[in-house]
This record gives sequence, structure tokens and C-alpha cells, in this order.
Amino acid sequence: MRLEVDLRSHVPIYRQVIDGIKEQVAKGLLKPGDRLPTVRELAVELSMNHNTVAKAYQELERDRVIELTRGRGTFISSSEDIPNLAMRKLELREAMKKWLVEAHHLHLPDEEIGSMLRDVQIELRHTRGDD
Amino acid sequence: MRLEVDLRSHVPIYRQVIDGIKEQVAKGLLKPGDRLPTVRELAVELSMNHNTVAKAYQELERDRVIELTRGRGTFISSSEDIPNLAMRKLELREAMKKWLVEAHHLHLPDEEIGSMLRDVQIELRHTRGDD
Amino acid sequence: MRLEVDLRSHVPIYRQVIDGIKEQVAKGLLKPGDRLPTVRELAVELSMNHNTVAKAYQELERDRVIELTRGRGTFISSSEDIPNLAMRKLELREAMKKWLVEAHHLHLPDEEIGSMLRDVQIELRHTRGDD
Amino acid sequence: MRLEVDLRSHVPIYRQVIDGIKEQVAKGLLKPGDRLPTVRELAVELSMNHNTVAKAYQELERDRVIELTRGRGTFISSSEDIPNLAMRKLELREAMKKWLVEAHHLHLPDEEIGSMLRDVQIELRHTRGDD
DNA sequence: GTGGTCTAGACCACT
DNA sequence: GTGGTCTAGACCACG
Repeated sequence: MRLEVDLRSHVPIYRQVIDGIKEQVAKGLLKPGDRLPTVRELAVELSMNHNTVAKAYQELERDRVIELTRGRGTFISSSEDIPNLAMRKLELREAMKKWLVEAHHLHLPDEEIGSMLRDVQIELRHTRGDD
Repeated sequence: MRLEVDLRSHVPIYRQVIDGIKEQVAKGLLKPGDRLPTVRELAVELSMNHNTVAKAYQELERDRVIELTRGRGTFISSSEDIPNLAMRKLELREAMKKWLVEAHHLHLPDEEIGSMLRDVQIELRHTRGDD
Repeated sequence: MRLEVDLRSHVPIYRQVIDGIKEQVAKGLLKPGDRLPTVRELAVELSMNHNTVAKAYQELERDRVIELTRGRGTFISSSEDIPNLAMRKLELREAMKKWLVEAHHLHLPDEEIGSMLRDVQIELRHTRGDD
Repeated sequence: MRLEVDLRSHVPIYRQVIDGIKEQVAKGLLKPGDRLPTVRELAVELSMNHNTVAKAYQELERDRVIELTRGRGTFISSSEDIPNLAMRKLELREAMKKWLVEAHHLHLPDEEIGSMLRDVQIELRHTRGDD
């Protein structure tokens, strides 16, 4: 499950787990139907409490990224519907504004922002292998 | 000092103050040499604890966005050097990655990402008046 | 036995089986004396563990919806007596209160609640063919 | 805070807390802007762990019923927007269907359904005092 | 003093 | 053996 968790970070651990799994889905390393480790397996693997993993899994389920079933396990969702789409698009715009403001303070020219963005897109796609 | 602070947001208030001021600098509404309200003035204006404003000012000074001079006041910095440039570029890249991962989960096509980028850039520049 | 079971739902599978059969009885698709598949047949048909189906049948028998007779099979009950009637009416009232509270939080006006309720009644009756 | 929690019920405690608070809001006993007890106060009052109350509060915040702010407290929300409205309406319809199926199995005539509906609506409104 | 997170360890319902 | 819930008790960031 190659998840990196930084205990010193101020980002909550369960949040890092969520982000890591979402990233792997975006990269195509995890595909619909794939089974995730059990809550307790992943907890041991990442040396954390199972409640922390469970919290991450529950939020991922709310976002329809995964499907949790008692007694059966956890799977990457194939669901197409996206909860709260409109609100999340607004939040995405706000997030973009924040990093463009930061880029301005770093004196980054637009071309460098564009190329950095393309770089990261390629990094995400590369693993996916569909560029 | 038109700063909008949302108490309902989970983003800490001092962070919202920092982001708000950085955004106004990026937009050109605040220029090098401009004087900022004192900690206590701004605290009253935004109806918040002055410790909160002080914390925001301290972080802005650390980032060389503003300059605090005892007795004279607080001014937008004209300094050209950017502390921790390399590290902050890495963080920017990470922020972009997170953003793109979220965009993927919202099924945002590349064109929409591009147009959103141009939109927000224009929004930031518009106030600045240098497009 | 057109039963729809959603593994993603947090409603236990045996509960979904119970509700599905009760719904078919309410719709008149299953009538007193009709024979149900055996536990194992239904388990195969719905691709689930036979323990799960057995648990559903047991609860249905407790509620006198079906009758299990060893060796002969399982039939929709023609019994008129309703176990725990008083208690179940109280529970029904509680359930109604819960969805009225939810309706309030969705800002649904009373007329919409009423029309939604009539809609569902018609949906149930329609299959029954006695409107 | 007159919340009744039944430890013997199979409904999770945090869920009972959520439902209880939603009911009080629907009844008008809690109004926008009203302050709720702190997580720890309510935990003591209801003799449960503060984590359980926190979980309830967090879900209530996700549904925009309340607003949580670190260091300030918890308040009934005045927000008008309802997350996931469409999906929740569908769930409400499903709840009604289940309810009507159960009512059929209890041989409840339509008139009794209607009168029960009015009864419960009045019970909810009565405390609110706007009938 | 507020809510947020985390751990350790327990018990339960479901498959 | 799966996930879900709960308690007890700790520490942290925020205002």
C-alpha cells in the first residue's frame, strides 16, 4: 500500500491516509473493484491505531471513493456519482486562488506555473499510463 | 482593510488573516510601503482577539511580506528576498498535486482546469489593473 | 424472487431480504399460501451465504409473515394475528417522527410531504392492482 | 438539553444524540444562534465519553445543523443551504416506503395513517408554537 | 477552556 | 475475521 505518513506534520494522520489513497486512485494504482487492506492490517502496516484508519476509510466512503462492507472488506468504488459536486468545485477554485497567490509571492512567472502544473499532471498520469 | 473572515470555516482565523493580506498584496491592493493598521486596530475592526492578529502579523513578517518597526508601525515590505524559496516551491508543487488529485476525483476535464486557471489569474490581475 | 440487495448499503443484508419480502407481500406480488424458495435456493440466487437468508426467514417467521414447515417448505402466512402489535405501532410512530424531523431539515413543506406519501402509497398499490 | 439515550438500543449512541438534537431543532426548542453545551459538558451530562459526543457534533456539522468552532463553542446553524438535498430526498422516499410496508403488515387503515401523521406533525409543531 | 486527534483496548453485529 | 462503536485518558492547536 506504499503510503507515506509524516507524524511530525500538522496534517492529521487520518487526513494523510485519505489523501494518499485518493492519490493512488488518481494515479490508477488503485482501480475500481480493487480490495484495500483491512482496517487492522493497514493500521499495523502504518503503525497506527485501527480507529485512525477506520476514520480515514469512513471519510473515503462518504466521498464515494471506496465501499465499506461489514464482514466482507473494503473496495475501491466504481460509483460514478460525486457527492456535493457544486460545493467542492467552489472549494477547488478557492484552493487554486490560494496557491496562485502563493506563487505570486514566490515571484513565479505564469509560464513557470503552467509548466509546473503540466509536470505534476504528467507525474500523475505517468503511473496511470494513459497519456 | 476589507478582510473577510469566516468563523465557520475550519481554517484558523489567524491563517485567514494571513491569506487575506497576501491576497491583497498579490492583487496589488496593498503595495510596498503601504501602512497596515496596528494589531489592535485590526483586531477591533475584525472583532477578534488581538493575539490572533498578532500571530498573523508575526508569520507575515517571517515571510517578509510585512515589516514591523517598533514605534513606527507596520508596512508592506519592499524586500525582494524570499525566505525558504526552495522549500516553498516544493510545498507549492505538493499543493498542486493535491489539487489535481481532487480535480480528478471530481472528473474535471483538463480544459476546465485550464479555463479555471485563466479565470482565477484574471481575477487576481483584474484588481491589479495590469492585464 | 426479484429481490434487490445493495451490498454497499449499510443496511444489513439479512435486513434487506426481510424488507424486500415484506414489500412484495405489501404489493401483493406474494400472497398467502405462495411458496418461497428454500433458504439454500435463495442464497444461491442472491449469491449470499445461506446463514444470511436463514436469519431473514427466522425473523419473518417471528413476525408471522411466513410459515416454515419442516420438510414441506416455506409459505407466505395466511395468519391474521400480528405479534407485538401495540409495541410495533409505537415503533411506527417513532419512525414517522424521525422522517418528519428529517423532512423539516430538508425544508419540505407539509404539502410536499403529503404528496410524497401519496405517491409512494400509489406505487405500492399499483402493483397490487386494487386502487 | 433533555436528550434521552437508550444504551440498550441497537442504534449507536452518537446516532441517538444526532437524532435528539435534530428533533429539538425541528421542534424549535433549539434556534439558530443558540449555543449547545460543550462536547465535554454534554458527555458528562449524558454519562458518555466526550469522543462520542464529538462524533455526533461532527456529523451534525456536516449536515449544517450546527457550527463548530475551536475555542469558541458550538452553535445552531443559521445556514440555509442543505448538503446532498437530492440524495436525501430519495432516502426520505425510501424511508416512507419502508414505513408504509410496515404499516400494511400491521393492517393499519389509511385513515389511521393520516391521523397518525397529523398527530406527529402537531407534536412537533406544538413545542414550536407556530401552528 | 474550546474542539480535534490519537492510542490502547474492549465488545458487538454481520458475513 | 470484517467493520462499527465505545471508553478512558492523553496531548495539541486555537482563541
